[in-house]
Amino acid sequence: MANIREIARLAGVSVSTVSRVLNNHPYVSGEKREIVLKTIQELDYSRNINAVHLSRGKTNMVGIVLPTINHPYFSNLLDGIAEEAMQRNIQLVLFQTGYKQEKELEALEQLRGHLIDGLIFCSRALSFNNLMIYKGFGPIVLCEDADQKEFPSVSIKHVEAFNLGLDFLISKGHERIAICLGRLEGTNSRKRQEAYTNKLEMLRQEVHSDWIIGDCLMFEDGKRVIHHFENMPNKPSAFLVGNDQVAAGMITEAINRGFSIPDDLAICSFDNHPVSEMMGISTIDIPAKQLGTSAIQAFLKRTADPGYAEKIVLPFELIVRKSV
Amino acid sequence: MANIREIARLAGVSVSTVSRVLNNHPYVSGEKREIVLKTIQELDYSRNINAVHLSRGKTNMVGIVLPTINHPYFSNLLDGIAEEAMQRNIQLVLFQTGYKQEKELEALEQLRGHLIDGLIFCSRALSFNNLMIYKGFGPIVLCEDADQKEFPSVSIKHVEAFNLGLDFLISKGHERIAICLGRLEGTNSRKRQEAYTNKLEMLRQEVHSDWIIGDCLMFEDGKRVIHHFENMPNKPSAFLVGNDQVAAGMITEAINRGFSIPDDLAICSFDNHPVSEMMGISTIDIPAKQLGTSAIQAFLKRTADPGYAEKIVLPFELIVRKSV
DNA sequence: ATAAATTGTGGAACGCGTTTCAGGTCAAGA
DNA sequence: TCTTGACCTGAAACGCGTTCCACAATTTAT
Repeated sequence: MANIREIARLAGVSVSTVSRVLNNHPYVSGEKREIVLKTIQELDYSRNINAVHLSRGKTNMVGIVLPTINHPYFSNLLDGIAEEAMQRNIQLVLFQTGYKQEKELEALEQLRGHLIDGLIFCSRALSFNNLMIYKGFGPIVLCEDADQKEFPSVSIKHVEAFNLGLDFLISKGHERIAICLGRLEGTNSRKRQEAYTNKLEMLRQEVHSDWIIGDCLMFEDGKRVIHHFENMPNKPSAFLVGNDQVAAGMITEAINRGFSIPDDLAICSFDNHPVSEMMGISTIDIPAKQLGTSAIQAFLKRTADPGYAEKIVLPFELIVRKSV
Repeated sequence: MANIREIARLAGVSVSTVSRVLNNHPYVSGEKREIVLKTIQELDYSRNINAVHLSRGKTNMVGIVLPTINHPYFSNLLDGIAEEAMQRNIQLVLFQTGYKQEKELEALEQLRGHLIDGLIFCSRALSFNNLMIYKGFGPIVLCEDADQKEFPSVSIKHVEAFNLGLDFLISKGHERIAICLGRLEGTNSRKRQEAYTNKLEMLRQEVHSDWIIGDCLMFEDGKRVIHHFENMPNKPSAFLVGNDQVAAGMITEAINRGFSIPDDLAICSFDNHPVSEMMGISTIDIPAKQLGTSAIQAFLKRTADPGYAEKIVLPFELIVRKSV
């Protein structure tokens, strides 16, 4: 396969002239431009993009770090990212890490090695200090509500949203409230647990450790929660659930086991996934796709201004349905 | 930021020696290896991955072409691809094309330009002839059941699966059957429409053109179908639906409008998404994640053997629930 | 003792495209 | 008429890492 030097040789021009034609630069005569284009076509020439990236020092590629694609929040977020990226001719390199820190570090190493121009962390297991090490290697955008001023971020106020859910359940007369979260380990998860503990204390309610359930990501996890619920000595009367899929699993299994929603068990969740409308679930609408769009915009702003570190916070909204 | 020449100069060795150390090659003395590693650490050196890709002539990156992420079949497929890729240290470059042919061509141009080592088409709008033009530029895997022997493919027999759905509805006494598809344009869609038309003719049933509904991808589309159904002069008694989300939307809206499932309207769909269990939908289980895994394996086989063009066909299974 | 193989190292070509700098010609402005 | 700017083109440096080939020393096998 031909390279630029061969094209130049056969067209009888210099490598610079060929490069000018390839890049639509001015100051190339019409005659020379045509003969170069003709030669390119005849040899079916296509330039090596690795060489272009190397010599330009930029790739127009952005890395996306997420734990899993197969989760409605992440697939919505990725959808927003991907659509905005397509509009801006940005290519996406996917890093599905499963929250493995060494995989997240690999993504950061790719940023350091100039394969990608920036990174968007949809969620992360790596510590903030680890991220700080890589701050100078290119724009890093965090899709999280964290107390930090080093990186631009896009998020909703998860703790406030969580409190809204708790307050809504309380306003409906529930005081014995359990929670289901995707994970118990992250900064945000710990904050939610704190918020939950604080609210129960306000209600003078005992905090039951078995009313804080982790590892709830999908529908099947929701079913498992109901098995757990059945065997609780002290049963809650309501659940605040991390996402609609889990809530739907819980409702499906609860009904199968003769419980009545919301009489025996009220359920409020997050996302406003279509399944929540299907199942009549009260939910807090999280604009994940719009978060994704904003993440790409934040990446571009940071690229233009390395000091840019705005925290973009999008609103959320409670949607009341039958499950509470 | 330092480059390999500077590392070599400061370590007092040649560029070759530094490269041997970076790549863990033999034939470097212990003494020289240590001084190179020390210099690398002192200067916080990291090599430019574009240069590595350029000089090696391979990137270990695979492009994934899909119309949208936010569709259960595609997100499941991508999940399978991503997990297998992570296992094999393959990086994924995402091309969310929205079925725009120019976007699909961009992905093929990236293959031709050596940015990626191969391409996996989850679905496509481009013609087969267009793909053939790019055949020699690297492995291309198709996630489709097409009559072709040029590219390896992974698929299920969609037309057989479709016929299974139709036969199931017929076995339950339905003859007035309508269909909902994601698209009406693709090769596979046309084959399904043909299969549908043939089956209705066997039943001596008239084919109503308004019983073939396209553009059904998500839950909202399903709701729209029910509006359409209400206004049909000749109503079908059953629907075979392209995916569970659409079916769920239909069921939700049908019940809201006072119809009874399956008495007034029987619904059978595809995928075996959790929502189908939630809603009690009879569905044909499509192993999308496994298709994804097989797609990466096919890519690797084709890389090793450019003549490899096996058609991998995975099984499907009817799961009977209440909606029929 | 000699030949062959292994070990160790460096120079420079190779992978390929962009950009800078220099030189020449022609046109426009002062 | 002279100066400056625009236009056109090419050589070579630059972006950066891998690999091949050559040479020398040491070890192993005959």
